[in-house]
Amino acid sequence: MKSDKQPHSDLSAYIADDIRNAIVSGELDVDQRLPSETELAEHFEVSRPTVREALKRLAAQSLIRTQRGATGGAFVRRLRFEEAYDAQVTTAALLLSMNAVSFDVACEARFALERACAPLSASRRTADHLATMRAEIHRQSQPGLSDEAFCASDVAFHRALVDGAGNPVLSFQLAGAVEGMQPLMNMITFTARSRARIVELHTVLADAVQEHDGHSADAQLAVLEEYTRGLAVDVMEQRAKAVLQNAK
Amino acid sequence: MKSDKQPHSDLSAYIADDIRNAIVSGELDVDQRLPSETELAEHFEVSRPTVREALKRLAAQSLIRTQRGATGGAFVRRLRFEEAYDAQVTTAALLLSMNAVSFDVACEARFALERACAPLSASRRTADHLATMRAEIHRQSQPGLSDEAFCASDVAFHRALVDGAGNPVLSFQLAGAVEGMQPLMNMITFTARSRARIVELHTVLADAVQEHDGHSADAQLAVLEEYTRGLAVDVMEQRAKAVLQNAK
DNA sequence: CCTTCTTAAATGTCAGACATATAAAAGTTA
DNA sequence: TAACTTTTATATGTCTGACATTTAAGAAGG
Repeated sequence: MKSDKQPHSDLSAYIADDIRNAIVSGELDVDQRLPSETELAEHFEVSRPTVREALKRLAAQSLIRTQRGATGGAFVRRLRFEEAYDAQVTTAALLLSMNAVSFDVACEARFALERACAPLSASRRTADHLATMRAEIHRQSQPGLSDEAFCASDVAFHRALVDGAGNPVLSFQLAGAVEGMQPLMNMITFTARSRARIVELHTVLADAVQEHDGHSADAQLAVLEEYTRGLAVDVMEQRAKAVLQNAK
Repeated sequence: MKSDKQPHSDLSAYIADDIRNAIVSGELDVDQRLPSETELAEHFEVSRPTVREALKRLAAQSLIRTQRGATGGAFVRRLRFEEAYDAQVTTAALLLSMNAVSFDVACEARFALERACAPLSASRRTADHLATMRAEIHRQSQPGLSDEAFCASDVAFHRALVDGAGNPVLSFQLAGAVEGMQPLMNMITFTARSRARIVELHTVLADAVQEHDGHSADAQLAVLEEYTRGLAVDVMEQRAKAVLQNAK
């Protein structure tokens, strides 16, 4: 942490950057306590509110946690995979919704990455992962399910598949690709026939994973990708028709 | 944006959550202006500094930007892929460094994901991507290169490969897996012989991409993964030996 | 020795003020 | 009228000082 001269605007951003660098570079260890707000204010020659704004920035990135009381203060926080999941999913969803990413592009990325996990998952999945997949398949075949609930179950199914690889780094990366895409998937309306088809594909996929057949699992995902894209195309066409109808 | 009752601590976190939900749910559109700090303070029945802390949290997550002056204020920000890259890389690097992830696990995830991109890149890469890969290979064969510079070039090479797939979602996801792993890669010391081997593998990989041979590219990445893991094992053994030596 | 009270240190919150940037409105001049 | 200048209003950026609240550690008392 050093206090160089800087442009006299957005002091809190500058200070946050400075402390962030110290954390990322390892200059500050996990659970290490930062100086108190008053001390930081003196060090950076700013007021306490400005320091606080900087600290809130870091807190928003899960880089620090704060504790009140006598021995309190701001501490470098150990970033855990579970917490990073959420941020990952939110970021991915926002990226997709704010950047006019086509369904095809998102779908391609998602299935490409998921297929990378499939062989690993097929060889390492526990009984637990398989049970989760079966349970979600069962849920998906229930008749009264809303489209959103069907999508959520779909995500849970695929997440179990990914988690089956037993690699937390993979699971983390895939969180964005699979769960972040859910809002896009929610635009699809699933007919009884398409649901039946998806359940069928999921079942074959689960069978492949059960038999530790990575190659087959990969192939099934390819089929599922194609089918999903087809569904999206249908939705788009129907929507285009509706627009034409309204224009008359 | 609604102001329910909440536990009377960390007001700024609560307010930030509230506004974040409004943005993520699409209730607030891109480039839409938020109420002024004073208005938000009145709405949430808190003071302006508290509102500001909340806004700084959102700014740290690139959800808003602020503008000074008469028509200024806080505006919902369009999250772009390029900006999300950085956060992704930082997060991934922190996750790896703070969670005792083994080199093997990180390496497996990275190459699994990269291999998912290889076929797409082989079929779609532009001349530009290929030229970047060749240029980085050339740099890697320069004798005076430091280990860090060699690693950086390695990352640039692989990034060009990933970008060749022409899918921004894939590139974004891979940023974490490839670039976020750089600190781990930097721990490896590259001998002249291992550098020569890597350059050789990179060359064959580039050849495969040039010939639009996705299958061969995938296979080369598998070879590269195995070789990289071997290098890491060597480093670990040498380090273990050094520790033993010091213990005597 | 255990319990209770006090105290100090830290974050959380507030109020009011001033500084500064910026665009629009008002005024001025050729 | 048109172009330039000045004023003004509104917003964020920052500072000062204060009080509230939480918490652990020390002091006091049984």
